[in-house]
Amino acid sequence: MLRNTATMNTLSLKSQVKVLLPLPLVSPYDYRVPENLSVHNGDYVTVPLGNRLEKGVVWGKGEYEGPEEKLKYINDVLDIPPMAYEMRQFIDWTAEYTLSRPGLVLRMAMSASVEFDKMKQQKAIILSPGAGNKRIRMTRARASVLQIVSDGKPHSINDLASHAGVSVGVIRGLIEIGLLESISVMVEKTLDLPSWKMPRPSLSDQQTAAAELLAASVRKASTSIDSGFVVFALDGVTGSGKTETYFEAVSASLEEGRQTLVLLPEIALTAQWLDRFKKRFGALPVQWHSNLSAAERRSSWHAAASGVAKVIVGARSALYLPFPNLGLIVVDEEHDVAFKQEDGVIYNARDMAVVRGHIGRFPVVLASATPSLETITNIETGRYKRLSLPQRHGGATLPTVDIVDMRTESSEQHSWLSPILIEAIQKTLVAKNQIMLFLNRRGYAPLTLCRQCGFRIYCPNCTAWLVEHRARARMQCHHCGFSMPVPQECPECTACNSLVACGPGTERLAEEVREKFSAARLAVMTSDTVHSPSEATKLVESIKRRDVDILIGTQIVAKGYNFPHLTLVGVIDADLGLSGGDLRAAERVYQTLHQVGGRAGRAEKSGHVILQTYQPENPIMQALVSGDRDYFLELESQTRRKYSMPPFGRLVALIVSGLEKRLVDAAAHELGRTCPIAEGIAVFGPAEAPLSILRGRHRRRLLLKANQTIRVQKIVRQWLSATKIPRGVRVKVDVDPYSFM
DNA sequence: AGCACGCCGACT
DNA sequence: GTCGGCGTGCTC
Repeated sequence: MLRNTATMNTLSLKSQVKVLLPLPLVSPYDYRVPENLSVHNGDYVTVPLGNRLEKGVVWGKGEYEGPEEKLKYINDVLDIPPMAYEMRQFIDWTAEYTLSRPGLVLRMAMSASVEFDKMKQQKAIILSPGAGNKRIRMTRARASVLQIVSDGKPHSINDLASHAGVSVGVIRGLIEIGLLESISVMVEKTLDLPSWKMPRPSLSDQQTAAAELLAASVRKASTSIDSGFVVFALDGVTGSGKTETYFEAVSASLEEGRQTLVLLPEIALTAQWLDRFKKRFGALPVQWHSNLSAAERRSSWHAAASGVAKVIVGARSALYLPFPNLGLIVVDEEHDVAFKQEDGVIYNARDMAVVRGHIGRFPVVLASATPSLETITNIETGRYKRLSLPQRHGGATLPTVDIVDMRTESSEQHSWLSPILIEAIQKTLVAKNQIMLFLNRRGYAPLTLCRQCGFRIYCPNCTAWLVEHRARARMQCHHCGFSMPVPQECPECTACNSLVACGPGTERLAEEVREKFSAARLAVMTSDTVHSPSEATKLVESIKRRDVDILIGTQIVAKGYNFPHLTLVGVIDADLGLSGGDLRAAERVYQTLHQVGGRAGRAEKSGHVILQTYQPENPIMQALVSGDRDYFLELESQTRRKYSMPPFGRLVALIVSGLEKRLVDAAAHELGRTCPIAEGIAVFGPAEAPLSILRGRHRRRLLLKANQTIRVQKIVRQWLSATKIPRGVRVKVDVDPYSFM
C-alpha cells in the first residue's frame, strides 16, 4: 500500500517523540504526542506499553518508521520537574560505557518513581471562593474553623479539626454547605536548609589554601561561561582535616545556590559525617542510601529532583539522582572499592562522578588519605589537580608502626596474638587507653574440617567454605546467605567430635582476648553485630565514653571513626587479602592497613600500630613502617605499567554463568572462539571463575585486555553480537573490573 | 520488567 | 474434559 510520505514526515518530526522506559529494553520507544498535550524533552510521562501504563522520560525526537498503527499516544505528562539535559546525557553515556541498556540506567535515576503516584497529592481544605456571599447558621465550632481558614492557606482536614478544637464532622458539614472546599495540593515537606552563613571554623594555613582553591573553582563554575569542570585530588593524611576543607567548597556551592552531592563509600559512615555537617551548616543534608524507608526514599528523591535539597549525601547510587542544578560532587574515601557497583548496571561511582562533572561543567573533589593508583596517575598526567594536606590537624603526630614477624615470633597453639602484641595490649590497658584489634574476617573460623577424613564443609550453592558463626550456632555462606546448624558429626564420615575450626575469625579472636584479658571490657564491631548506622553510632559513642577497653573489628572499624583514647592498633593478619589473583590486592591491603592504623592516636596521645605478618619484607609492610606511601605507589605503578595493567591498560571482564555446567562451558568456549583479534588487544580465558559456582550458577570468566587508546566498548559490543549465547546462559560485562572472583 | 501465549501433566 | 506449571517472546 502506498503512503503519503509527506504526511509521514510531518508526523515523525512534529508529533512523535522517543520515550525511555526504566526497563531492560534495547532502546527508547516512540510515541505520538496528543494535540492537547505539550511535551518536551526530559518530561516524565506515562505511556501505554502492552496492556499497561509505564512511566518514562521523553528522550528526543521520534523516528519510528514501522507500521503507523503500532504507534501509541502518550498518556499523560507528570507534574514533576523535567529531567535535565545533562542528566539524560549522563544516562546515555553510562549505558554506552558500561554496555548496559539505557533503560536500566534510567531505572537507577527513577528508583523512587514507582511511587510517584502515591506521593503526588493530598487533600486539603480551603475557604471557598464564593464563601463571602453565603449565609449560614454560625456556631462557635464553625466560627473557629473559619477563623483558621481565613488565612487563605490550605490545611489538612485533621490538623484543621484539632487546631479549631472541633470534630471533622463540622468541617465536612461546611464543605457540604459550600463554604469550604476540598482541594488537592502537592505536599512539599519543608526542609531545613543548610546555610553557608554559619561561622567558619578555624582552619590551618594548608587547609585554608586548599579550601580557597576549591571554593574559587566552585564559584567560577557558576559564573563563567567556560566549563568549570576540574578534578581535585584532595590528598591528606588521616586527621589532616579533609572534611573541613571540602566543606568550604560545599559552602561556596550553597552560596551560589547550586546543589552539592557528597558520596561516601558506606552508609555506616554517614552518622558521624552528618554530625560534623550539621555543626558546620546548621542543618542536615538530604540522605540517600539503600536503607531508607519507602517514604524517606520518596521524599529524598523529590527533594533532589526538584532542586529543593541543596546538599545530598549518599552511597554510590545517589550519583544517579536526577539533580536539576548540580554544581559540585565530592567523593570521600575515593580509593574505596565500595564505589564499584557489582551487579545490575556495573559502574564505578568515583569514575562516573568525574564524567558527571564533565557533562555538568562543574568541579569534582576526590578525597583520600590513600589515593588510588588511578587517581595518582591522573595527577601525574595533569588530568587531576592535587591538593595536599600533609600534616595532622592540631599537631597530632602519625602513629609509629612496628612489624611482628610471625615466622619467628611463634605464638602458642591456637593463639592469634603474638607475645609482643600481648605485651603491648597489657601496657595499654595499664595506661587506661584503648586498643583496637583488626581482623577482616567475620565469624568464628573461616574453615571447618574433619580431622578423621579431611572433609571440608562447603556451601551447597557456592564454591566456598561455610563459616562457623558460633554466636548463632550456625554455619554460614558469606556469598549466598546459605546457613545451616553446626553439625555434630562429620557430614562425610559421620565421625563424632571430629570437626575442627581452622584459622581465626573475629568471634574466635574475641574468645582469646576474653581468656587472656578477662578484666578488660570488650566490644566486637562487625556487620554481624552492627546492623544500622544508628547501632554503629551507639557503639561508637560507648567507645568514646571509654566504656570499652578493647575493640575487635572487621573493615567497618577501619573507616572514618575517631576515638581519642585509642592508642594501640593490632592487625592480627596483615597479609589477609594478598593471595588470589587480584591485580589491586597490594594496593587494597595497603589502603586498608593504612586506614586502620590511622585510628591510633588521633588526639594528643601518640599512637602505636603493630602488624602481625608472615611477609615482613613485603613492600606494603615496609611502606607502612616507614610511612613512605609514595615509594610503595611508585613500585606498584611500575609493576602495573610493565604488564599494561590498569591504569596503564584497559580491562573488560566477561562473566558467563548459568545453571547448567555444560551450556555455560559451551557458551564460554564459543566466546573464546569468536574473540576479537587485533593489535593492542588480548583475550584470556575462558577459565573457571575462582568462585566457580555461585548461588548454584556455574561461572566462567574471560578477560579482555587492551591498550589505553582502544575503544573497548565498540569491540566488546561487536564480539557479543557475533556470538550465539544459548538460552539459560547469561553473559555479564564488567568494564574496568575490580573483582576477579 | 510484566504479561500473554503456548504447550504438556494432574485434577474437579 | 479443564486448571496451571513456567519457557519464550514482545512491548513503540
